[in-house]
Amino acid sequence: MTRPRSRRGGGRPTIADVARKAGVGAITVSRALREPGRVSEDLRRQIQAAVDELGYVPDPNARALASARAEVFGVLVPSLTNNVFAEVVRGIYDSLSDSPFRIQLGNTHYSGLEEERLLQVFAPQRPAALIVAGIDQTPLSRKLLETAGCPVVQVMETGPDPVDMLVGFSHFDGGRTATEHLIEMGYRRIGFIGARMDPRSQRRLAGYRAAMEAAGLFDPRLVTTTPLLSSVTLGRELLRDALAKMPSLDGVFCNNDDIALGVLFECHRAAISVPKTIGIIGFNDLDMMQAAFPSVTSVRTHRYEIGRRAVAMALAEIAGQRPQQRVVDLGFELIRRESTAR
Amino acid sequence: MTRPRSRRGGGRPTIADVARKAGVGAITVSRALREPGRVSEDLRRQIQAAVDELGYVPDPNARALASARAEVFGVLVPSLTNNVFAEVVRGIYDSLSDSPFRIQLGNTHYSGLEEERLLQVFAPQRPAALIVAGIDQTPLSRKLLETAGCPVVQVMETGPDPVDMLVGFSHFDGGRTATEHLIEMGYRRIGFIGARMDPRSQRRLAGYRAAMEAAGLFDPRLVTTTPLLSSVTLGRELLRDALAKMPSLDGVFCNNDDIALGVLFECHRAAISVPKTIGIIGFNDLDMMQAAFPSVTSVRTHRYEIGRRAVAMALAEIAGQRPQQRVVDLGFELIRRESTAR
DNA sequence: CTCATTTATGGTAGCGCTACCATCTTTTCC
DNA sequence: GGAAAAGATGGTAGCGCTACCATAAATGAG
Repeated sequence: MTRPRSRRGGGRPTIADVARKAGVGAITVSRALREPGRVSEDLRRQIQAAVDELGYVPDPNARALASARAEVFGVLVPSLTNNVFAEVVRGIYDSLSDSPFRIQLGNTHYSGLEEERLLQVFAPQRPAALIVAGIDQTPLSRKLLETAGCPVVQVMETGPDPVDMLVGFSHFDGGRTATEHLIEMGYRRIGFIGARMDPRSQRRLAGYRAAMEAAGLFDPRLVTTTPLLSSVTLGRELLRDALAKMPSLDGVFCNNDDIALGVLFECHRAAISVPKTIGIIGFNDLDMMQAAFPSVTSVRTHRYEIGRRAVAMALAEIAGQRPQQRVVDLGFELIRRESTAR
Repeated sequence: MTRPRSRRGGGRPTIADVARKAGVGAITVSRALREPGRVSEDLRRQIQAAVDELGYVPDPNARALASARAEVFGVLVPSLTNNVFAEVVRGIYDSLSDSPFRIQLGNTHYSGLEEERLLQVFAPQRPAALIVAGIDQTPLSRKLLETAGCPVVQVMETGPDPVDMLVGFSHFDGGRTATEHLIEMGYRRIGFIGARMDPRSQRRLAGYRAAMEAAGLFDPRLVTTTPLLSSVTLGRELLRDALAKMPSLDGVFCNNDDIALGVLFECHRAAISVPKTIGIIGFNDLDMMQAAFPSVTSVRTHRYEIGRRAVAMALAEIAGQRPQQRVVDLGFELIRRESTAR
């Protein structure tokens, strides 16, 4: 009378359909798909044929419910448009494209509160791994990460106390290296220009300050920042501000390459010679720094590789390979170009 | 003896725990959370108290399995680093951040095959809606979209035959408008420079060609393209190629702003005066076009708004509001700047 | 005041899959 | 050659939730 079967499902084949067609039990189909080694050659072939014929695709929701573990990587980044994070995310996607894992991407908008909210959304899904940008989680976020019951990789930075694993580099050292390069090239009144001073920017600024103080060159009026989101246009404005405060400025460490490009354009417009009158160094080494005229010195960071490594580490841990390196410092590379070649 | 309860789950509270604590049936809790209007004020308060006290969060996997519909928007874009799509994606994320919907983002790498593969991964999840870039799906992709059983929004372009809904603008018209602007400003030997000629780029090229032919100016040697991925560096190289083929070039319609920036830098380096000797127009109007020196004319497109509209249309359809506008042309805007002001 | 209709709540039965345990077969070892 | 160990397969019982239907209570109609 009643038709209890297929009451709701849209008629897609289920594991039971495959089992019936292949003449085996449902659980054997499940195993053949997930642990082929545990099913005999014969049955495996039979099952594969049934799968192909029916066009069977496992329902990830049912899978997640039954196994209490979703095949999902949760990824939290502060921005989707910032090229730096986009590269990390691309590395993550590329590394996972051949795996059964999906990606759940969250945009925290540089907000700790938003990060907490997103973690509370992600955690109930029981993700296979979590990848988060930065090491400055709020206490609640940290607790959520610690109790998530899955591998956690913090990316973009190094730090003393990872939740679980860590892939990144030292922003402090990056800032110091950039500043030391300007000093070495003979610049003296070197400004720092930055927008949206997130924790990583703060550490680059600290590196700048350390280098300047070590050389006896630091002056707080050399530092120009704004809470606004970074952009090329903003770089132009900030250089104007910096010059207004300190007309004798002869070098600029830009917190990122967008700002650096804006600074370069403002120099063009004001007929300030680069690198003669002002030296410019950026951060991240986006493609355009090499193409710019004059080409712009920058600190190259390995964003794509950070994404790849984070995934590799998480996958290793999922596979049960525990005794690996838990903190990876990918470093950075000073790329010397025309904009600082005095 | 045996403890059948909580055999696997990590001890997180379930809807049954909330129901017990609130002294109601599980189904009433479910209703109170999803359709508060159908539960009496009293019970609703009681249930909310129990939810808060236990810290209950519904399991999205169980929900998806039971209701045969996941609260997920599937989003397919050709690139994660291209600023244009990043903006669309940002619009989508921002529009959905206050809704219960999650986002499943896929990167097709401009490949129709990869798009098919991703749709086959997405479809079994029974997403609440699908948003895909472009209108040039393969027959299989189109069939997958049509049979997905959820609202589908194609974005970035307009076209005659949407799968379901459409938000975008005419790339042909954009290309024609850009080219006509150059002609109007007195340029005659106007080149087209483009990388990675995806279908949208092809249509912009077609618009360029139409404008040039209408003015009796078209010459195939004016067109320079490459299958490589677009970048600023590539823009420089392509201008060199274009000038080698056609030294009398006096204007360039760049297929996008990255290329335009590279062309501008190459002009600087080769001491070619912009806009006097060569006029430059880009496409998309990224922030840096306004900041560049000279500032670069571009065709502004409304990427963020496209993302927002796509979500709004999908949500309206999910809410059952059918008789809406199914095709939305958001147009574009010519932004005249110094690089074409001869 | 009775009967039909609406509203509020609950019980039952799955959604499609996998963990756990049982069973049966094959291999290994003394 | 027989017992023990290892390997292959299947049955059962949920995972946590919601669709469906049933029931009880409140409301409206005649």
